[in-house]
Amino acid sequence: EKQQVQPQAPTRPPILVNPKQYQRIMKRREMRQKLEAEGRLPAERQKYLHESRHLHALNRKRGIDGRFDNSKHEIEDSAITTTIKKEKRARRPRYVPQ
Amino acid sequence: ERKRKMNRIPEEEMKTKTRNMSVPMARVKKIMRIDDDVRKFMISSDAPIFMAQAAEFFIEEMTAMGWQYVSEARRRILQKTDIATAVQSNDQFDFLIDFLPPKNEKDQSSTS
Amino acid sequence: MGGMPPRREVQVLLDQERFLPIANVVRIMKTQMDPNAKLSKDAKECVQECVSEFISFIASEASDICNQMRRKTITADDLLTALESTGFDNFAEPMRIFLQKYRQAHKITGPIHR
DNA sequence: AGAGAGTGCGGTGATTGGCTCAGAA
DNA sequence: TTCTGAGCCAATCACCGCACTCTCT
Repeated sequence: EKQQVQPQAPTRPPILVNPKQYQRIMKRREMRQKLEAEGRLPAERQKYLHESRHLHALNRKRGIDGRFDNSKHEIEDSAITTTIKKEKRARRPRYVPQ
Repeated sequence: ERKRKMNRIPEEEMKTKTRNMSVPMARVKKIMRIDDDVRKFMISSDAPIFMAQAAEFFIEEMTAMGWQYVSEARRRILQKTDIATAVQSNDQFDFLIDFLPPKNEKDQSSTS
Repeated sequence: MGGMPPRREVQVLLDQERFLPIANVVRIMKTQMDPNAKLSKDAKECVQECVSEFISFIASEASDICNQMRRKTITADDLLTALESTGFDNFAEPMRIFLQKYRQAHKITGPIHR
């Protein structure tokens, strides 16, 4: 009733799969191997998707707690004000398990 | 259950379903067209909508099945192992065989 | 200066081409969980990859159905048939209702713009 | 005629990392 | 107990949806 599928790693025993899916599984495997042979499949995941968004995240204003800043934009005033702001933002009450 | 969920959707919402889809149809279509066999055909305009909805159901199904193991173990974090266990427990997910680590639970009894 | 720049590796698939946006996937996943529960990065990415294979898997089956019917366009009905023939019977029923409602909403009245 | 691929144009939500402690181990 | 790793915040910009033209049957 169930169909045997050879696993991709040849050292493991065959696996029994849903017979309704067997043919499609093999065809998809074939397709993926073809893609891999063409070098179209990346080996690993990217650290981030877009360079511009990565840089944007790095340049954004952050609170002391590491979050992206909540306050409106602050003027760059060098003379009169030291950093009065940037106090630790009140954390939202976290879920406390019983 | 899911059937009921579909019947509850008002017709007015169905007209605007396109923009209300929880996954972008353009992306769904792109993914479909990665497969060369699929690329040989044209894709009708209702196919991506259909597929986007099916994909949403699929995500819900996988997650719900994985969640029960989290719930039973009284954990708070859904992990990959929970998804893997769920996938192994239902032969609908057999097609994912190459995408999950072979979860070695006890012995795999073999029958021909 | 010469010839064209030897083909860049612009032919390799980027993650944003082969996967659905992770935030969308996570949003859907959280609907099936306790609101206070958490989600490991591994689980997110795993489901993200699995749903992409699901899409390709069903689409591939549908393309075969289409080929047998000597038709040139993959329709939602082909996808529905593909769901049934690959054992997703529980998906097929609600999806048929979805399709019916969608088509009915688009036939009776003209486009509703906003 | 009708249906889908291709293109371009706004409008917008997904992407994104440092700090903290929830919680897996 | 130890100490890894997930949630939290929201501004930019890549991409989604839509309108349009062109091709094909």
